[in-house]
Amino acid sequence: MPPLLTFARSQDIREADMDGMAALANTPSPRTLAPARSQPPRDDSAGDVFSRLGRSASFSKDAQIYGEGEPADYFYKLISGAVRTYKSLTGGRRQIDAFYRPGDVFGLAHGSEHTLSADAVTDVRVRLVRQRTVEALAQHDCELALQFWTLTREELRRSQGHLDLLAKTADERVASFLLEMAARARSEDEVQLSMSRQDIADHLGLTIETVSRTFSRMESTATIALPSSRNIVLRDRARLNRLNGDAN
Amino acid sequence: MPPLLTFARSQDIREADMDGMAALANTPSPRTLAPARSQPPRDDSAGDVFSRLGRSASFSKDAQIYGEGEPADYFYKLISGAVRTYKSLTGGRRQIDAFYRPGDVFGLAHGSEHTLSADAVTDVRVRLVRQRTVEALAQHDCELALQFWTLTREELRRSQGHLDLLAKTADERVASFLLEMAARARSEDEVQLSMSRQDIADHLGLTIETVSRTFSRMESTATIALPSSRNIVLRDRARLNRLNGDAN
DNA sequence: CGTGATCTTGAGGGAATTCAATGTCGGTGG
DNA sequence: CCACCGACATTGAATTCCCTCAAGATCACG
Repeated sequence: MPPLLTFARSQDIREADMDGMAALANTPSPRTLAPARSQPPRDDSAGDVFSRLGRSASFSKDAQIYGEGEPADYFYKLISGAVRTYKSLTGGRRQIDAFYRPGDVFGLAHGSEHTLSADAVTDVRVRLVRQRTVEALAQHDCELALQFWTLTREELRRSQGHLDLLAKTADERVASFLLEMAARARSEDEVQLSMSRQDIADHLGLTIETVSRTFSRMESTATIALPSSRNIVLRDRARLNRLNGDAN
Repeated sequence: MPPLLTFARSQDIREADMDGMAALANTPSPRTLAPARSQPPRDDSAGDVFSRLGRSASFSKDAQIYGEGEPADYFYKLISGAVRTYKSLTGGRRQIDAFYRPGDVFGLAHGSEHTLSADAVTDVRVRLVRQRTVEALAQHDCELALQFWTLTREELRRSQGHLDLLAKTADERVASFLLEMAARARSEDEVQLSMSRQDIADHLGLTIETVSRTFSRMESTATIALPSSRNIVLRDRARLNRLNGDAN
């Protein structure tokens, strides 16, 4: 069951303190057509904390943002790009817990030490605030405490959803993945994948070959279309939903 | 991959408002010998909320405490017995997210609707408080907000830990499970399982047969002993740790 | 256009599931 | 007390789904 990971990790991390704060902080670059799926209001005042007190940092593709076991000092809000959090397993295997998109906050689970690693799927810009700062402020700012509690609850729900996913068959996992990615994208049925097949495989607990084969099979049954390997069109949502568990 | 679930659900739920509050609220009945493993201080003042504002309820073995899709009104604190939370999948399959023991708080992930079901593994006593009450109080009681935030973070870490588990082989999963159960018990190397093989299987994403076979194999290699099917003795922690991922 | 990285496709094998019995334990009534 | 029963657990044999190994195909980039 163990997929291998073969990753070149470019280590150049550029940091830029206190630049372009409010301006970019919450602009997920509205793109093309299609009415946006109900997105939660990402612009709560927890975002404010990142703008007011945070600093910015940039990471280039495949650079590590933090690693397991390191002291966990910060909460992160993703401004642009994509991030994956994961745990390294024995034998070079890797379990990717989540992919994050602009507007998402990550690193919420961590106590004094990181239990996960995070790195940049693409070039990335984040804003970060010290956990201690937030915790200290939250002692007297209930609003803030509630916001972070809420963010953490959402993250917990997401994590639990992912658990169910790993109890499913390969087809079901891939279907779930596609539907989730589509739900997060603005475009109705077109999904732009920022991550590799290896990333997807490590997220779904499958091998790269199984993911690829499943995509191919779905294409041959007209469930999806694959204009290019990282561009997927959902052609038969009904079937995907059925696979996903909307009553079999 | 789909294990079937065959469960008789006795539906008699006895509720008892406002009885035996403080007395039982935080007494995990200290048992036998052996120095307790470092237990987190379960007696934080979030527990107070359950004592002060909550009410009690009892559920008999296999009774449902709440179900997916129902409105989520309460947070729960387990007083006695054991609880499992799970998601039902297609084909009668089930993914158990967690088992809870006395002192644990559960139901933290839920927003307006339950995303998981919970039911009683054994006869159970809980205290419950309205989510709305806690949320309302937390608006002006930062202490409280922080405590629930912290509880939620711990739950998130646990959930993420479970994710890794599901990426492992059957042997590794069972080893992880045993070590976790042992860590939560007071006794050093003796584990009393309150749940069935089916529960364990659904927790680990395996079938009942695979769990059973794995136990048997571990017994034959003197890794564990099985005085009875629900009573397991860890005889070779080193080996279990190795399986679990302490460097293979 | 070569060269490497990524993705796809094929063939074979292995780990866990499925199907099917058998074994064990706790309770209940003869 | 012991035979019987049902629920739960174990064990065995066959199958299946996914992984592993191994080639190709495609794409990006110099």
